[in-house]
Amino acid sequence: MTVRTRFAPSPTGYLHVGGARTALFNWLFARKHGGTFLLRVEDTDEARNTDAAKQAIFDGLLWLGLDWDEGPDRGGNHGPYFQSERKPVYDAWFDKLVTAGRVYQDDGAWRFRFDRKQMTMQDLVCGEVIIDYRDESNTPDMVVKRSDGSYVFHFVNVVDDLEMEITHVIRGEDHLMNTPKHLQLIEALGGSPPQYAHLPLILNPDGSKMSKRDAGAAVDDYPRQGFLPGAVVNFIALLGWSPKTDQEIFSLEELADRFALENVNRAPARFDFEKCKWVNQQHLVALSPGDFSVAAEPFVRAAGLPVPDHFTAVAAAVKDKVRLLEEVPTAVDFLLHDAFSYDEETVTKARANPAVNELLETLAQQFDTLSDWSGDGAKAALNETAKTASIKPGPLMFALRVALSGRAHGPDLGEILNILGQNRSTARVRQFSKML
RNA sequence: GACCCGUUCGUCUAUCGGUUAGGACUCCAGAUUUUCAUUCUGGCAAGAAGGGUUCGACUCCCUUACGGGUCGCCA
Repeated sequence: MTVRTRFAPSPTGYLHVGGARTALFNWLFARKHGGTFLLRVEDTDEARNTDAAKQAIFDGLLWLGLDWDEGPDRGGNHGPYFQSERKPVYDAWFDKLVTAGRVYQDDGAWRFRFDRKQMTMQDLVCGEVIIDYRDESNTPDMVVKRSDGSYVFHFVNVVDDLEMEITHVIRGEDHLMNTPKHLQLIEALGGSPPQYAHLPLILNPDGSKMSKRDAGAAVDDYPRQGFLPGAVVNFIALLGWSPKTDQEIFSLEELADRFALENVNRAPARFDFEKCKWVNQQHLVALSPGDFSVAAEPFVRAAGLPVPDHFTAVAAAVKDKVRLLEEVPTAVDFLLHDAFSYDEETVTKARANPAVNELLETLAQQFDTLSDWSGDGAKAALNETAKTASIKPGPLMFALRVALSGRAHGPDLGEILNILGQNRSTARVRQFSKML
């Protein structure tokens, strides 16, 4: 049996991290077992569907790297993949229910008559779950076809899973109580049920339900802030699933390799944005300087900063220091143009030592005389200058950093000197000397 | 309210009947460093409560509490 999983979003809003994780687990499970992952759009609610939402979901999945084997823009033998285009299919299956005498009319709508018995299901995550359908007050017969002739979610969802030969339904825990309904429908339709796995939901840091406007909820916010798709996927995979090792940083391929539904937790997990950023940092560190540069460039351009030929070197100087790509522009602006600003507090701190202040012009002159400029050479000149004046090189180093960057922290001083070059470095030292 | 799922450091988790209950994020301290950061080392911090079962329970059972989910002609 070939594994076939699906992600079936309804295009009524943006892709939510919860939905993204559901899609991810379906994708991972399919990849792990050499199966097929398909995307089906449940657009039966015409009033709430929008093209923008549909596009946002596609874009979000693609950005995360969760490509589908069958579905919109990709085709397949089980289409169409938009429920709005499948009316004839549903009509045919609905007739089976009528023929079998399992539906009856009520106010113009058609209700499905449940078999009044105890329902037992084997959930791949929750284990055995028993729900008693003998109690009619708790489980009233459900509407499957509305009075306007359209079909409700439960019906189309089940029919499509049958038609598309879905073997494993991996979905949010909010569907757990729907499962016996689906099982009954499948039974009445004469189909064989897929295996189910219900994922616990993702909660806010305070334990409340995560909704659209909560931080971290919308997937399209992540690329804007400078998260790498691999990092987001890595982080949400660890929310409710454990690889059973101490390793925390994984590529999509590694995740697919290790994924197992048995290792999905039963308890809902809270979303920790701090850790999500840490994971992103780990992925940024793992990038090559070239790849990091390519990823960072759009953020620098968006900030209105110039992008020179040697931008890769500039980006590399801060690669291991940022957690989000959106931090890059402010981290490198002094390396890209002369119009950067000096941090007042830091300047005051740098001015504290008069002996150092007096040496700045001397240092500039030393820089002038260097015939073969390099960060190391410049540092050596600084050490010489300090030694001659009988002061420690440390404070002078700090003053130099402030003169060059306007702030107290940043990349290695040698790297800064290399990137800035002799003329710019010397000019900044001189300018800073005059500021004092 | 009824029904279902759950409950290990603040958070994500490992351990699945016998462990000093392990790792990671955060936080704190120390080291390194030209300052900050990074990095490294160390530290703080947990089995919801009460009953069983057992030689022995975080691990199994029951009860309570708490959290989440579901009870639509939404999906």
